Amino acid sequence: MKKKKSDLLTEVELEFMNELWALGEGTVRDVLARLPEDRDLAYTSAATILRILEQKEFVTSRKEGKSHVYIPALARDTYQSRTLRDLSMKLFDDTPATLVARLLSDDQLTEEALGQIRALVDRRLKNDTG
Amino acid sequence: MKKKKSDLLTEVELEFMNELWALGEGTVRDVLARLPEDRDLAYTSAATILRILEQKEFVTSRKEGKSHVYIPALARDTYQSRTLRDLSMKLFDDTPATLVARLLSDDQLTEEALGQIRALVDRRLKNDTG
DNA sequence: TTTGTAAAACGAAAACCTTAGTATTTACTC
DNA sequence: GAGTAAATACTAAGGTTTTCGTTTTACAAA
Repeated sequence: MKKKKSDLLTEVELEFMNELWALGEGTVRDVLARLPEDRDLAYTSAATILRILEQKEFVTSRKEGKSHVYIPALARDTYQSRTLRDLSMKLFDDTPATLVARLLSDDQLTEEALGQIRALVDRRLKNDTG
Repeated sequence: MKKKKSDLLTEVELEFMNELWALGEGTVRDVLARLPEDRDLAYTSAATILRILEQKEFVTSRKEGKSHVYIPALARDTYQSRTLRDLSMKLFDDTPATLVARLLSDDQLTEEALGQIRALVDRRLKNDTG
């Protein structure tokens, strides 16, 4: 029996996965290059993080020349869904509508975002019914 | 200059805050009593967690008899919003609509939930325009 | 006032996360 | 094949989280 700790990425792991998702795939150096200016991280630290991600099976890798190229092992969409399900469970009584309610009640929500959300819901309803 | 680590609760801290939010307020023993059967946690562990929550200013406390009564220092709603904003930033390109899109695309979303969400969006739109 | 009991305070161990230094390996060049 | 530059592997330090044992404190009962 495998003991799954949580299936969720840590802070830094997520930071790195975001870059890999944007890149499609990349080496340690590729990822490092995408991090913000003020994010001073040693090359070896970045390499460690990617190695850990591989251990946890969030990425795979292939050898190319002398470097490893890291490839996300799960799609961003998939991870987004997983995260939302987890959050919904732990903070929204497992009721997605409550989550949306809170999102909509946020003052900082723009008109634009609100319009987009409405369009999404409409489209989803249309697809279901016909 | 204060160094704010993250403003977000850890796993266990959230577990405890959820019980305090449900209770309104409570002692170590009150919270402990609400945890699931199979959650074996020593009294002292629970006390430590609440002490930490107080240190981090997620709760306040008053003395009552020989015990402390702990009270949430922020509303659940507030924390929900904060969490969603954080998640939106870190995993949804700061675009709440993307978050909703992912939520709606979840196979496990029930018809009921979908209906509720639509109603919420409708209501929010009505309130804005009329 | 002494004593017993329940709670709080303190301290610390174990696990995990983040970061990075050092050592080793790899592969290209001459 | 030897040298070199770059990459990986190994290891560990320092911080945070989770957990709990031991000691101290406070109230209450005899």
